[in-house]
Amino acid sequence: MYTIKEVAEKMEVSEHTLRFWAKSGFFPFVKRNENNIRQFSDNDLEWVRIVKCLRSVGTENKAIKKYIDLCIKGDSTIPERYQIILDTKEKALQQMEELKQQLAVLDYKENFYKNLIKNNLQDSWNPMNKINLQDAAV
Amino acid sequence: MYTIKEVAEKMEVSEHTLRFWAKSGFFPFVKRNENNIRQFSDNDLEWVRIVKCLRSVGTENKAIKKYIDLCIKGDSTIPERYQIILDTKEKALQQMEELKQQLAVLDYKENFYKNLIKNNLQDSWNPMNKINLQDAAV
DNA sequence: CACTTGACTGAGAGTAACTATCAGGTTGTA
DNA sequence: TACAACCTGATAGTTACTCTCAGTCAAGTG
Repeated sequence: MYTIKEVAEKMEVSEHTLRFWAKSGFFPFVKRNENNIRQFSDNDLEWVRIVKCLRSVGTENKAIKKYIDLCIKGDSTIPERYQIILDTKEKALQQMEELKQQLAVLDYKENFYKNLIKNNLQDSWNPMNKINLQDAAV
Repeated sequence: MYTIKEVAEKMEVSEHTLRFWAKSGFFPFVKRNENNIRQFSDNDLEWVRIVKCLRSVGTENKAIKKYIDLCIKGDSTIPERYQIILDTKEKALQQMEELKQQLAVLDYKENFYKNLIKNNLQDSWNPMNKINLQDAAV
């Protein structure tokens, strides 16, 4: 059993966000002790894990709530939940592609600047060294 | 030369967002025609491209503005800009790692549900088929 | 010439998902 | 008795849009 602080550390989510998510109904099975303190079980951590996963792939909280509600509803919703996971995976793969593309842009820029710097150092004695430097290049 | 609409289509950024970015000072060199209509040059598209890139990697608009201002300032800021690109790349690579991890979670879930579905179908005649189904599994 | 289209402007409200701050309350331990 | 760690509710702030209204201007078409 874990306190909210321990969960925050373990799962790398702020306490604040965990409470926010709890309030949003994302952790319906977290028990409280006699002092009303949340006691996360290992199974509850799984819920945190999947919520964190869905969020980090950009799933809206509304949609997460729907998924959570399907989980609560029980086994009859398994095919639907399976489909959500597949769709989410698809989305994540697209994000991967997008990220790769943007990394290519950054690689290009890196080289661009690298060359500018190299030429500038080599030719700094040369009044013509500005010849390759576009003015106001991004 | 491109109108804002053409840029929006070409770069897959909404017109609204382009105007928002323009207002934020991200495209300082876009010319206007005699009717005050923005005319994006190919070089301006480069600015759109880098802004889009930085944004999609989570760079804040404030930080983007700083980068843009460095560009405007001219060649003396090249090393600083180079460093920003390197840092941004680092950030993007971290995001890549995070995404990979979350994809692993999703893969796990996919298999989890796949098995549930398979077993459920196979054993649906069997009153014991619930034995492997945790109640309220995420 | 009216009309539509596409561009522009500014102001202002709405949105998501936190994030932070305040204020106040309980409990267990040093 | 002070403190740390948990709780609550309310409220405000943040970011980066996103949307809506309201009004202007210029070019092209029937």
